[in-house]
Amino acid sequence: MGGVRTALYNYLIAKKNGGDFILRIEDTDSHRFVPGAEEYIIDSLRWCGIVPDEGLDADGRVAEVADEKNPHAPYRQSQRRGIYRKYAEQLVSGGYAYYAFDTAEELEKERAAAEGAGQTFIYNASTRGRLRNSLTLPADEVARLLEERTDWTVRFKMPLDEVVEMDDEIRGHIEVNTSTLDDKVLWKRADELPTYHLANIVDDHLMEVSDVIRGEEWLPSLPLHYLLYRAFGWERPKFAHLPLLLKPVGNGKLSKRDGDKMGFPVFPLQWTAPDGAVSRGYREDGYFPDAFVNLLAMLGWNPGTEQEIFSLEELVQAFSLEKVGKSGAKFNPDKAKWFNKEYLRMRSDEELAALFLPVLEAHGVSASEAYVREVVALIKERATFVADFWDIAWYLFVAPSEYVEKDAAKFWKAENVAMAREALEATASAHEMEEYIRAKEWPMGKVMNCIRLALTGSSNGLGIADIMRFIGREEALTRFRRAEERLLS
RNA sequence: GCUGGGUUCGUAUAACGGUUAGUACUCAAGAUUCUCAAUCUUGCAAUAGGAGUUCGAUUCUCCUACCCAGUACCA
Repeated sequence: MGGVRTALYNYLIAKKNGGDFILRIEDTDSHRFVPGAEEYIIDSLRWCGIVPDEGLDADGRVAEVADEKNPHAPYRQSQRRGIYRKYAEQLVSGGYAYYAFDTAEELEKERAAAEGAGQTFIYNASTRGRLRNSLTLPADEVARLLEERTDWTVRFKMPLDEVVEMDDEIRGHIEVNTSTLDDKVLWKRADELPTYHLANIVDDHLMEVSDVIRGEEWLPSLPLHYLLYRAFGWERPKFAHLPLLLKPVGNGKLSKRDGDKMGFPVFPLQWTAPDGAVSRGYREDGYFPDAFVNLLAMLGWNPGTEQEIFSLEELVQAFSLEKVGKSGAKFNPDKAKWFNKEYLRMRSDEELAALFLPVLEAHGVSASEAYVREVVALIKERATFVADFWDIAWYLFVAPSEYVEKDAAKFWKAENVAMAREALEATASAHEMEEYIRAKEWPMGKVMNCIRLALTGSSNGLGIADIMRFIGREEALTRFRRAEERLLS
């Protein structure tokens, strides 16, 4: 959900400003490759109607070859491997970065030692002078190590005691002293891949990205990114850091476990993890994509008016970063359902009937499209999801086979049954029947509920007139007689 | 711990120094009805705490508290 919302906000800003929304796959961590994840992202965006202007080829796959539509291909960072090394080296020769030869074990030892002393190890100006890198080692040894070893990295040389002044489109002015920051790894010799920080800045520059809108978890990295743009001498894009999506109860950010626990989806589409674990999706739960997009848009943003229902096109018009909040938004599953309910009401009877038809088939029921359309017209205001239709109106398609005991005990009494039978048999329509009951001054509630019990198996549900309009007088009589056989024996 | 960010009804949010602090969801009550929904009406419910600036602070400043994020050769 969080990822889709971020994509959505990016899309909206791009469209609002007449720009392009670029999809780029940031897969620079070779150890965290998840099969199917990339296809899942593309499918999810497509379902939401968030179509990238750039980054996908004609087949809807991540573009690998440059053409008119995708001038910056490839869009997978793992396939851009060759690009990054020279930029890393450019930083080294400019004095903005250096080669580091510390092994993972050595760094681990440093961290353990610092922790033992009640401190945190930080790789920056305070420690780099005594560590193994191209700033402390003689040039010839550096050259030798670069040649011999395959586990060195390029680290950013974080300036000492400098205040970086930044501007965030959502949070405004932010200042950070560089002495609190560390010398981040920018490039790894081991797999010849950059880390996020380098790849992101290089690609954003190469792809002419003007607006970076991402999650708040990136805010602590913003000073580094500012410094990288400065070191390269590149114009930097505008930055906006979105508030996080929080779990409905308690503290912390929304995780897939919250959804499982509280019974709502956290994924747009159903997702099967490599270990086989299945996470439910909004699509599979019966949400309409436009409802999903709408509810996501309202999580952290408001239009400044009291309008709550927005199509994607309306969002493009109304959206702005100034109206995005600064604090994390707790997700409210009830409100999510409300959105879907509103969207269900806006759907045409034809469309809803088409969605309901397969459900009926699954229940072994066949009905005409016209009949189903009328049923849907009657019941759609009572439903939140298409899946609710069957529970609401199944008895318009099949006769009840059992009766709710509690309701039968309350309404299936001899005197009620006698009145109900007479009313049913003596009249030709529900309207006539109602007048008949009224004329006789019988208790309307008792008689009607008695009939409803026979027609639906319970005393809850649609109005008798509506039910009889659909199933017809003959079927009503049949059901009533069957109830008499079963309940009075 | 350190650094950064955040804090208005239970939840999402409005009010960009002056309002009886509004709206939506949820919940409750009433109306309606043959029941249940739906619908309509009403109601419950908030500026984290403390200083300061000001004629006046939800709004500006500072302190405290709490929450979140980051603190990886992950993104």
